[in-house]
Amino acid sequence: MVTCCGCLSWQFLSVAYRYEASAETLSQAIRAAASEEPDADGSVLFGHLQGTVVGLRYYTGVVNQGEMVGLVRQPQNPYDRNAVMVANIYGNQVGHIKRELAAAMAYIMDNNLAKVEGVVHTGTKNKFTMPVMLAFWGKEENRNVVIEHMARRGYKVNTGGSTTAGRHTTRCSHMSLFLQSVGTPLLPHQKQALSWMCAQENKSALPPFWEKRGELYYNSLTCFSAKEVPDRVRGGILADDMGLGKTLTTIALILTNFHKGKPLPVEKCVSVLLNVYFSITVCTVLSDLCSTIERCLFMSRRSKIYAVMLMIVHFLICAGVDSSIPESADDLSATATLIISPLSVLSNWLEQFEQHVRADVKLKVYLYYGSERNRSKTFLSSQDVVITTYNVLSADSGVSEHSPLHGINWLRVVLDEGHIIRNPNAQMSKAVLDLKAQRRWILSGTPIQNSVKDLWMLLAFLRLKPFDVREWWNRVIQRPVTQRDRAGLKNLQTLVKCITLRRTKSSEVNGRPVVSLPEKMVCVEQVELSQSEREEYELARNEGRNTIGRYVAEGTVLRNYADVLAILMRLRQHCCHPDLLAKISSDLGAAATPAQLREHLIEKLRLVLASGSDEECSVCLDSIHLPVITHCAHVYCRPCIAQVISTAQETARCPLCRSEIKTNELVEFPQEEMEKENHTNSEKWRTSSKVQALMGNLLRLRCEDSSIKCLVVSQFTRFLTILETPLREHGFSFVRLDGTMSQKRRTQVIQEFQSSAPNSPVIMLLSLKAGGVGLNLTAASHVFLMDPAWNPATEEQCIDRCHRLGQKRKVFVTKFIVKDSVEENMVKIQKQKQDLLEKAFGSTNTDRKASRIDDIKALMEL
DNA sequence: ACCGCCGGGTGCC
DNA sequence: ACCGCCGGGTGCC
Repeated sequence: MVTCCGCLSWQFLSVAYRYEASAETLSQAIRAAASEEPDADGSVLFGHLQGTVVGLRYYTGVVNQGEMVGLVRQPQNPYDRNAVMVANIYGNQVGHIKRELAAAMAYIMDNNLAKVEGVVHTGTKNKFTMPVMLAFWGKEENRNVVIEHMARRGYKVNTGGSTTAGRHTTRCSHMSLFLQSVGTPLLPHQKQALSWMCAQENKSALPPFWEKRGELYYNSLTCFSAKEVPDRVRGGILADDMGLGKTLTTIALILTNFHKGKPLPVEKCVSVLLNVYFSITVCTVLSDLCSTIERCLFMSRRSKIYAVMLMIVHFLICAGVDSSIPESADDLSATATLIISPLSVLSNWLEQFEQHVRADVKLKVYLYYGSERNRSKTFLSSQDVVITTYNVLSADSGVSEHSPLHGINWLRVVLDEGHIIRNPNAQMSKAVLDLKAQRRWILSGTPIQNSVKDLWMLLAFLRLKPFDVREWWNRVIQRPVTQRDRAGLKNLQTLVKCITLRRTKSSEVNGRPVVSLPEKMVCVEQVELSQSEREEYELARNEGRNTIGRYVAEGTVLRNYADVLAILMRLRQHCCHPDLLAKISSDLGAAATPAQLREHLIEKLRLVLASGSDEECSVCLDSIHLPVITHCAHVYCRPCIAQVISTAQETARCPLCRSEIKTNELVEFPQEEMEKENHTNSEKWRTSSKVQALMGNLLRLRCEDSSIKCLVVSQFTRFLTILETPLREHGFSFVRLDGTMSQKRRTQVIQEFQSSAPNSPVIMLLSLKAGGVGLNLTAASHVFLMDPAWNPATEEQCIDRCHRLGQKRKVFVTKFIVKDSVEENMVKIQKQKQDLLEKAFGSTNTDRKASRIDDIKALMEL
């Protein structure tokens, strides 16, 4: 049996045992455990039972007083198929649960009736057996089954009030924050982040909740102790807000913190100059130096001083490095940094390397992407930086036994937008966990998207012992937090603080804002419809009002809510341009045949998805993933509604309208439908009031200053198409960016638009949802939002694409709103929709889930 | 294990 | 004695 680590996880033992595996790795074991470990949410404590661990003399695993132990079923054990193995936190086997007790527990464990957890309070020095306090946790409905089952076999589960047996209080007194070793907060925020990152990589302090006690290292949360130093977490989470320069800071990190705190060796002439500048360093006031570095880093890229300054930066940082790091801990053979990023921001990395690394600094950056990518391990590991995407990584790891990226010992692995890997079962996440690296980083503006659960994957990636193993995470953090245990929240907070740096746009460093963005002016421009437009609008509105009125009278608003959205959609289109209105193929009335019904449902699904409402699934409250529509015309994520149906006792009911639902009646959007969005409108082009309002603004701006660039944003791509005609007519040079474009084309378009060349485009037609976060459109200083979005956050995100770091001008945002129209009411209707949802839910799940997330976010200053 | 249990040796006091 | 008792060997699952 071969392992890559000195210590085995107990999952590893169990996995290896069960499958007789020959070369399981620790991460594979963790992966297996992750997919098997049920969520700790909502578990209740049934009670305690004193048990016995036997066979101590056969194993090396030792336990401390009060230490948590893991209990693992070993159904393939040749001596007893009921065997329950006991292991300590490092996965070293301690012994077995006594046969008779194991026989009683096996049934409960195998049928998931309860999770059994052990803590050893006494007898840790015993030679042959030791007592273990077992705690039974599970769903309320299984409480009696479990207690009765144990009782039948002569084991009385103590359900009494005294819970001291299974719990223990947490000591955090010796927790020292790691930030203390890095000094100069005089520096601007990126420098601060760089210092922090270097410190995280070089530090010798113990991971959170570990302390040294005499000769041993002790974890105060799990009461585990070990002779060996626990692995340091060399890395962390840089959770700065978008636009604060996570990319740039990471590039600076790569350049400045190579081995032993020295910078990346880039050029010979640099090291010759080093000695000269060292003497300057010593006698220069730190703050002066820092501002010099600042200037060099961000402005003057002409001077050779830049590279030297990087050396000096490292010198400053090295001052904070603890000299007690054992030399052997550094694996000097690892030299390359691997950056994994979503495809949409790949180009941004390349640009930033181009822009922020001096041209005569020879940094070897390789883009590992495309079918022609160089898969040679020798080649890849000789690079300074390799950039790739999550998809390429996971494709590589799936297809070939010898994924090149997995065969390299990386100096550093950086996950850009790291929250992407929050699902531990996803191929991508698994591929990321399998990477070998000395240091690990996660860059993410939003490390917690939905719940504390999201954090586990990140901690597992960082290999934060012992929380990279799901059981310890669940027992010590997740369950206490979901059950609103104060100590649990405090532990989580401490944990996150130790490995995360987070600043928002409004954060301050030494009393000065982190970023000084130019001012932003937002104004609403009311648009009056022309008389004929108004007539058409009123006609559609009355029709819609009748329909909705009927639903209200019948009490079927929820049942028909796809129709309601469709009506609002049509009104919104009226407000923009009459030609936006798509011909509705049929009235959505009664359907005679199943085929017809299916057609109608697909039509409704199309309307809901096209309504730009960023529809959220009422089950997971997230945006809809793999949309399906029920026969009662409500849209959910397929996995969410499938779960609702499978967990229903008898007949499953729609969470929104309580109609009966069945799995085989869920309708998906047919693939071929996606393609046929090409309504080529051969009719003659005509204008609209909103078009006129926009053109008026654009023409005025061009007169004032022809260098001004504008973003013109709409949710309707066909509206963008309509706008192309008058733009061309008036001789504006423009580009267009929408969701249908290939990545290559997008990059090209953004580059063109960002260019300051005299004949570069001055207008970008942008579809609201295109690109997602991370787009940099700072060349624009004016934003025209042609139509209001359901979700104001989407609008904000869009505005932030130009109101962000690098913006030199004051930003003007104009929102066009048609007077006396649905647009004015959209925000209100959005709120009502939310109220309806809450009523349908009886305001239980929704409320609790939402407030819980808020709690955590507030506590963690997220 | 300073136990329990097993199985062989042994057999009044 | 087809028993009781003694004392040695032995010991997770």
